[in-house]
Formats: sequence, structure tokens, C-alpha cells
Amino acid sequence: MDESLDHKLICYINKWVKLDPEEEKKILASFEKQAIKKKIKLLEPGQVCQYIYFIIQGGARSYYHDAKGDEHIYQIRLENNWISDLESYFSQQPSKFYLETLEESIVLRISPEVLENLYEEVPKMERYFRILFQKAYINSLARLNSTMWETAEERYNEMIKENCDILQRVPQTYIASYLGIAPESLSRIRKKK
Amino acid sequence: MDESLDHKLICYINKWVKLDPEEEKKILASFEKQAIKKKIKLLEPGQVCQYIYFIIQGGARSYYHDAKGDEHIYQIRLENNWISDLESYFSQQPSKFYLETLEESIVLRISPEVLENLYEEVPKMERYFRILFQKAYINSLARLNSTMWETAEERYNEMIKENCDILQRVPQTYIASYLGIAPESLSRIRKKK
DNA sequence: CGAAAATTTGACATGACTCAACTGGAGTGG
DNA sequence: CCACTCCAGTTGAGTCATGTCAAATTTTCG
Repeated sequence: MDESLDHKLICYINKWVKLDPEEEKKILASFEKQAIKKKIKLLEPGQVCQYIYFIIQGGARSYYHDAKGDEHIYQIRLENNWISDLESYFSQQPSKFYLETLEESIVLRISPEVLENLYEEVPKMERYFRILFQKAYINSLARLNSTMWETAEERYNEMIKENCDILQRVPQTYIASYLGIAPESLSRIRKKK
Repeated sequence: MDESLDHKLICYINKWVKLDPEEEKKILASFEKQAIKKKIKLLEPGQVCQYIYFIIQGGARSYYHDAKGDEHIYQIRLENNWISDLESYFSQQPSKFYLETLEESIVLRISPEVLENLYEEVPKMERYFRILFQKAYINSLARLNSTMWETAEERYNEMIKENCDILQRVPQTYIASYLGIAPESLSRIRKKK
């Protein structure tokens, strides 16, 4: 498998903390690379989430089925992003979620134990994840806010402004679910333009 | 001012990382205590958010005015919780939010520069905040999900189950706004019971 | 006690959902 | 290479939860 891809993770982390070569080596040694075909499940409800995944290539989504059996998409992530069920991963309790590739993908994965060790060995990683979660939290609050107070149309327009690549690569139904809209409604919104 | 209150912060942090007395001292030295009357603004739109606040006693909310001038509440926090506008605080860009006490309150506050120093002096704090943001992110995703896929009534019921104390101490209009419901609708939901 | 604020109630409007039918393009097999 | 199926997306009609606006009522607090 192409070793140069590992570099993407290091690049990404280096945006927020400055790593020396020794640290980079330790980090890369902590992750396992995995190649996955399209529409393959990395996690299913009832299982404990064993890994955080960094997507080097491809994409994935997390979703679940509610009490009525309806499917709702929590996250859609393409390359250079993390995906997991953090709640299950950190608590080591069974997950309610599916984790599934959207495309043929390559990921780097790390288990909670190895991550704990990595925090000890490379304290900058603790800093990196502190910053990562801080930003994720801020983003999530913004998304929460737009879901509460903006119309479906406004939310869709913001989405295409910021993530036009996702639109090209992911079925419309998934986008709709991610935005909290019925697929029919999203279709009508798109027609208006 | 009552010194014993400082202990609350240490207790709270000690739930997640084990501090020795030396570290506790450094942490407490980094925070400034502030007593604030009811309905006082700690931050207004246009200002840069200078502090993260740990509420020892009392409570606060963050809110903003949208383009139409309507007020929306982002967060409601009582004692033993953090409140701030993290986006402004970490980016040092002007905030869009108000931060206002709900009751007469006592807080411990810390500026970004002092917090950076504290991370250096007491690396466990970096770990603590990593865990804090991690949990905040997970909670925020859950709140997002319930806003998207549950009815106003379901959301209200979950709220009273988990935060019945907030209900007693905060005007209903605020709860409604926090839940993303019109105050009239919340009133009708409550009547049904 | 009285003014101001918060909450409730009523009447009505509407954005978005649901369900069902239709369309069109992609992939499959004869 | 053409029919056939399948699935995502679209369209239409009807419904419903929740919002809006205005008025009435209750609560709060100086």
C-alpha cells in the first residue's frame, strides 16, 4: 500500500501542533492502515466502537435507526477527517450507530488503549485532540443553531456553500437526512433554484 | 470572599484527572474570582471574549440576536459548569453573543494567555480540557440529533428528566428558546400534562 | 398596591412531512 | 444491443406540528 498516504495524517496534525520527526514516527506507529470497499460497515449497533478512524481517502457516514425504524444520518465525512462513535469509543459501551464507507476508502485507525499510550509518549497529541474536540464542539453548536432557527432552505444553501464536494459524491437522500430534511423536501428546495 | 468555594473547581477537575496539591495551587492561582449581580452582561456582541468562566454559584446564559432581531438562547448553565463563547475566546475575534448572568453569581475566570501558561505548567489541565471538550462535543451531537428528529414535546420531556433544577430557576421563555420552541408552544405542551 | 413582565389562551397561517404515484438513468442479462 | 429491473429522485395532494399575532390573565417585585 502506498506509504506516502500516511503523510496526510501528519500534515493534518501539523496544522495545529509542531511535531518533530521522532514524534511523527511514534504517531504513525500507533495507527493501523485499513483499505475498505464501498458500503462496508465498520461498526454496527450493539458493538463497542473499537477505533477512531482518520480517513485518508474516500468517505464514510454514521447513522442509526430510531424507535420507528427510520434511518437518520449523524455525520458525513470525506478524506482528511476523523470519524467514529466517540461516545461508545470512550465509554466502551455498546454503540447505537452504524459506521459505513460511502466509497472505496483508506483509513488509519487507532484503539483507545493505543491512543492513551500515545498521549503519554507524545503529549502534543493530547494537545492536538484537545484542539480538535474544541473545534468540533464549536462547529456542532453552530450546526445545532442553524437546525433550530433556520429554514430547511437556508441550511441547504449553507451546506452547498461550504461542502460543495460532498454534494457531488454523496446521494441526495443522505444529504437530506444529514440536514434533518425529508428527501422530498430537499428535492423541492433544489427545484426552486 | 469565601475561599472554600474555590474548592468546587478543584473537585470538578479531580473527577477526570488526579491533581496533587502543588498542581491545585497553580490552577487556583490562574483563575480570578468575580462576583456578579443578576442580569449582568459578561460579554456583548462585537467584543472579544476574554474569559472562560467556571460558575461556582448562580448561573448564566449565552444568546444572540438573529438578522430579524429575534433572540435565541445558545446555552443555559448553572453552577459547576463552564460558560464562554469559545469561538471568540480561542480565535480572539469579535463575538456575536451576549453572555449574561441569570442569578447573582460567583465565577472563576481565566484568559487565553493564562490558560496557555497553565497548560505548560500543569499538563494535566490540557488533558482535562481535552476530556471536557470531548464530552461537550458528544453532548452537543446528541442535542443536535434530538432537535432534528424529535418533537418539541419529546425534547421538553428529556429536558425536565435531566435538568429539572434549571426549570425551577429559569424563566420558561428561556427554556423554550434553548429547546428551539416558541414560548407559546412550550406553554401548550406543559398544559397537556 | 400597582406597573411591568411572564405566561396562557385563542384563532389562524404555514413549512415541512407523509404517502403514493411517476420518471429517468444505471446496471444486468438474454 | 435492446428490453427489464431497480433505485434515486421528482411531483402531487393532503395533513399536522408548530409558528405567529393579538388579547387575556397571572405572577413578580419595587
